Amino acid sequence: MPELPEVEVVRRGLDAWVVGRTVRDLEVHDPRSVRRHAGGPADFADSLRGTTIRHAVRRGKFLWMPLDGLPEPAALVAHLGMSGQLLVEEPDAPREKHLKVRLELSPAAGKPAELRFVDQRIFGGLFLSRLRPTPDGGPGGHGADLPLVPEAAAHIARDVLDPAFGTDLLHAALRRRRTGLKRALLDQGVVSGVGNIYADESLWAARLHYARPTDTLRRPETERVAEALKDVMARALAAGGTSFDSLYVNVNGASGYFDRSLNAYGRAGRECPRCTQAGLVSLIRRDPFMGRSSYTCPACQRTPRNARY
DNA sequence: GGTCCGTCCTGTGGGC
DNA sequence: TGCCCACAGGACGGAC
Repeated sequence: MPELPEVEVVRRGLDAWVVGRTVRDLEVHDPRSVRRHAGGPADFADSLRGTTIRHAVRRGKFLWMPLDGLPEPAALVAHLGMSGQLLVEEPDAPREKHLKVRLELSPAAGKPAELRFVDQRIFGGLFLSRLRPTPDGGPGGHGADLPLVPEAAAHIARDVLDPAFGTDLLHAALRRRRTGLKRALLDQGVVSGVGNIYADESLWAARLHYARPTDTLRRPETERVAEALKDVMARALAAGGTSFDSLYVNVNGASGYFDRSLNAYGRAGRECPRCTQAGLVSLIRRDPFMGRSSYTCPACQRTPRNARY
């Protein structure tokens, strides 16, 4: 499932393979994958045809490619959702079962001629969005030093790999909220790029329970969360991301291997590695949470008083 | 205005 | 073998 490290791996692939190239033609195979484009599939195709991709930028889980050739500053925005993939391939490569959009790119030596958007569960999508200046004049996202952000992603907070992210920013954002800690971490307006997997892993590393009320957090506890988020994301990025199945791959179709390093997520019934190291026995438990699951160690992530779920 | 829930989707795996 | 159901979960609209 693409969270920040997986999206960053894809961004780097786009940077290497499609930046500088012109969209010669495109086909939308499933209009649901461009449903966030206000003008519909035909307008999406007409607008994109003939534009040139200038950069590959990411903030949190949002990816965008600023374009030349449009009447106003705009970008092709991509969100991978649960199962979206952006793949660079030759035109004669077999069409994927869930191929949704196909972009034919101008030729470039040694580079495949197509960029494909493949998405099994259709939670992701592509759309065009106007670019607007960032409120602080700083870079809109990672990958290009441009003070611009798509209107559709303007509400997204700075992400965990942003140099400005740290204890100060996170503590202020968490203390403003009156909710549970994991709910807040999953809110892309608090901090972006965190999904279910890395929320659980970071909370395990920080030894905090997901239902801890955010407005009772002490600064050293927030610091543990901030450091855990940065550490987990950096290690996952170095491993090429987390791939449980074929739903997440990089632009060349390769999987990441961070799933081998997970301590809590998906490990229900197995021993907590930290407790085991301390000579104790505690089994990771799975709780239903927000229509999904949370994985915690009941011994080193104690349920707080006044838990907020 | 802040918080929270339902909905969108398809494939997989378990139970019967 | 075949059917049904639970589960996976990011983002957004709408209810409260």
